[in-house]
Amino acid sequence: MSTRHVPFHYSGGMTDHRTPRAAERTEAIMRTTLELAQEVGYTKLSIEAVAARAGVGKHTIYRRWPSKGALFLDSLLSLNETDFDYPDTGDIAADLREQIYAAVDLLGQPPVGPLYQALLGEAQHNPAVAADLNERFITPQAEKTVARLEKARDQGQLSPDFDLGMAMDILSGPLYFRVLITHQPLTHDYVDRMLDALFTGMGPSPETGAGM
Amino acid sequence: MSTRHVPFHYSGGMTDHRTPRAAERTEAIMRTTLELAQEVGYTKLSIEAVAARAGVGKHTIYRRWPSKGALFLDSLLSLNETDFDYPDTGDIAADLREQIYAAVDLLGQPPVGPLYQALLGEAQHNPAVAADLNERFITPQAEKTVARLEKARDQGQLSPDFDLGMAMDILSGPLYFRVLITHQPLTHDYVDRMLDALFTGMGPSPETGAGM
DNA sequence: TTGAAACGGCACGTGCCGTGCCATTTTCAG
DNA sequence: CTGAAAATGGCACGGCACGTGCCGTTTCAA
Repeated sequence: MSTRHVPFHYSGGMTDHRTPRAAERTEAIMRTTLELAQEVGYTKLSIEAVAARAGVGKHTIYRRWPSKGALFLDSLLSLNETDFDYPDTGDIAADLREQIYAAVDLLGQPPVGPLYQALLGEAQHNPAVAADLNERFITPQAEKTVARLEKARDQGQLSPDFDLGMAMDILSGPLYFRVLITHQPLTHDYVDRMLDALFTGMGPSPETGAGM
Repeated sequence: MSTRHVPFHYSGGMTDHRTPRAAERTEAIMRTTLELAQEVGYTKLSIEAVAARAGVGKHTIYRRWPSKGALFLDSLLSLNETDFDYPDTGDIAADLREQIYAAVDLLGQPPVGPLYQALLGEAQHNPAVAADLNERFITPQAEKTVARLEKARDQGQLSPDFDLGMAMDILSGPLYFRVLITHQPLTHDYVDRMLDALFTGMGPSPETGAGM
C-alpha cells in the first residue's frame, strides 16, 4: 500500500539496508523491541520506550515502520531466519509429528510463545499486520505442509478422499485453538492425541460401522 | 479476584442490578459500547466516548467494569442470551452440521463477527478477559458438544477410538484458524468440507490401505 | 568535496487514561 | 416519612504516549 515504508515489511528479506549504519540501527531497534516486549508485555510496549532504550530518535522508527504492530511483526520474524523444513523419512505420521513438535516447541512456549500470541492478538486489530503475517509466515508454511501431504497421499499413506485444501486448517486449527482460546499449554502429548484423533477420524470405525 | 466489580462479570446472569435505574444505566452503557465499537472499531473505542454518548459519568463505567476489555466482553455476551442448543435428530453428522452452521452464521459474519474477532484479539492481551470468556462461553459450549458426541458414540455413530477430549479442539480449531489466522470467510461450504475431512480422517482409506 | 539524506534531541499539541472532588439525585433502612 | 448512605453527572487534573514538527549534526553517495 504505502511506498514510504518499503525497507522491511513486504520485502521478505531481512536486514537489507543500503548502509551498514542504517542496518545497525534497524537491528538495534528490533532487538530492543523484543527485549521490552518480554519485560513489560506487548500491550505496554511503547515506541517511545523503544526509541529511548535503543538510543535512537522516534523518527528513525517511524521512518521504518508504520505502526507498533508492524515493528513487532518484523522484530519477531527476524528471529525466524530458518524456516521449519519438513523432514521426509517416508512415514508421514512420524514426519508430521516431528514437524509439529518443532513448531510447538518454538512458538508454543517462552520466550517466543507469548510474543507470538501477542502478535496474533494484534493481527486481530490490524489488517496490515494480519496480511503480512500470512504472506511471510503462515502461507509459506501451509504450502510446505500441503506439498509433503501430497507426496504421502501419492504413496498411499493418506486417504485419497482426504481434502488436502483443509489440511493446514485441520492440522493447525486445534493448536491455535488451544493457544488462543482455551489458553492451555501445547505439549507433545497434546500433539500426539491430536494426530491420533485426526488419523482415526470421527466416522464410525470400519470394522464396527455401517460402511459396506 | 476483585470483589469490587461483582455486579456483572463472573456473575453469569445479566442485568441483575438491585435498582431499575442502575440496570438502565448498565444496559445503556453496554448498548452504546456495541454501537461505538461497530462505528469506529474496538481499537479506537474509548471509555471516554462511551460515557459521553451514553450520557453517564466515567465513574459509572469504571465502577462496573475494571477495563475496556471487560466492558466489551459483557456487552457482547449480553447479546447472546440464548445459547446454542444442540439439535438431536439422531444423526450426529447432520446435527453437528446444523449446530456449526448456526454458530458460524452468528459469530462468523457481521454484525457480531467482527466484534467477536476483536474480543478474541483483546483476550490475547488480557488474561482476565480470556478467562471470563472461557468460563462463560467457550467451556459451556464445549460441554454441550461433548455431551452430544458421547451420545452419538454410544449409538455407534462415532468411532469408539475417537478421543472425545479432543473433539472441541478439532471441531472448533479449524473455524477459529480460518477467522483468526487466514482471515477468510466462514461459509457453509467450508463447514461441510471440514466435517467431511474430519469424518473421513487422514489415515489411509480402509479399502486401500494397510489395515488388515 | 559537496549536497542530500538520515539522524538524535527536543518540544509541541492531542487524545485518552484513571482518579479526585463536588453538588445533586436516588435508594433504602429505621 | 425521613435522614443517612450510596450512586450519579460534571468537571478538572496529572500522566503518558502518540505522531509530527524543527534544528543542528553526522553519515553517505556522487
